[in-house]
Amino acid sequence: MNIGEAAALSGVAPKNIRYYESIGLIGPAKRAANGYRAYDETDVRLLGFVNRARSLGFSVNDVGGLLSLYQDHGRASGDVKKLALEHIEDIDRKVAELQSMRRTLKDLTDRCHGDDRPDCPILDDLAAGPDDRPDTVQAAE
Amino acid sequence: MNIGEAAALSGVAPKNIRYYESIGLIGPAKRAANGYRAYDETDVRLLGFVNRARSLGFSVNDVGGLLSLYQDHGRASGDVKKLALEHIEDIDRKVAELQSMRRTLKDLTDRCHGDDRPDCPILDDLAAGPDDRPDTVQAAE
DNA sequence: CTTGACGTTACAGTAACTGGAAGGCCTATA
DNA sequence: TATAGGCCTTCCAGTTACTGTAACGTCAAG
Repeated sequence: MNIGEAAALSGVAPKNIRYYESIGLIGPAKRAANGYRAYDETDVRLLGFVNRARSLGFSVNDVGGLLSLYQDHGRASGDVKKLALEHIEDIDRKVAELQSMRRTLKDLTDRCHGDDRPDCPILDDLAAGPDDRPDTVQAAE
Repeated sequence: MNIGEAAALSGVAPKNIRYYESIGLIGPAKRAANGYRAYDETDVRLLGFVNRARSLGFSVNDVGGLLSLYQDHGRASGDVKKLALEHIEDIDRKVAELQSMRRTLKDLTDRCHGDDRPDCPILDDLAAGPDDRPDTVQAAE
């Protein structure tokens, strides 16, 4: 099958399939007589693997590691689990950071009346930094 | 003061100050006789503003918008609040996405014994997709 | 007078694509 | 048979927000 069909079946856009090939994440595709890339079900399965791993937030680099483990039938499941657990920790760090930003922004927007008047505690805080407003309620969680 | 001191006071690295200047986020700095960039307290305050906005996750583009509002004394606080609220929604979307990834990964790692044996439900799932394992428990929240 | 810290510019590289140009191939229809 | 369209090819540029490096100028201290 051509790249378009492989893309539709695997969920990876043609452009990205070529990109993954160009960076060596997946091997070079076989070619039909006309020079078009030719894929079979095995290739589609592999592309689907890449797609699912990427959508779980694994970096392209990580996916490379997962692919070698996937293709190595003697691999230890502990290696895979380790990668996945590290990735969970990454996610937890990102979530914590985002939630911290969110708390600050929520606090700021709650204190901003948000009408036509120019007074705006959001800008005031950004200009001065929270340290310059010691009267602010720093609610504990 | 030189760029190094302005950097230390504002929390923005010298390299990033030059970068922000190069993309026009901040205006070109005055120059001392020797060609060095020269900053005063007003500049430092502005850099600090940029720094705090960036650390709250506003894009450089957003910061540009906030800066114009900051420097426009007739602006409406509603404009600022709108930007901030949109940003909170962005954050909420990102957190939801990350938490969805985390749930899937946690489910996978819980089912992976993670020892020297090659069997690994993580790789199996990535290879086949969750749809091919209809016996999996899809816990409600 | 040299050393080291600091400053300057300019260019390349990062992650992971995305868009676009310019052209080749394939099939169907008028 | 001509042509229209849709898919395929390669290659290059742009995106975001920096970061690294090179090659150079300047300044203060010992």
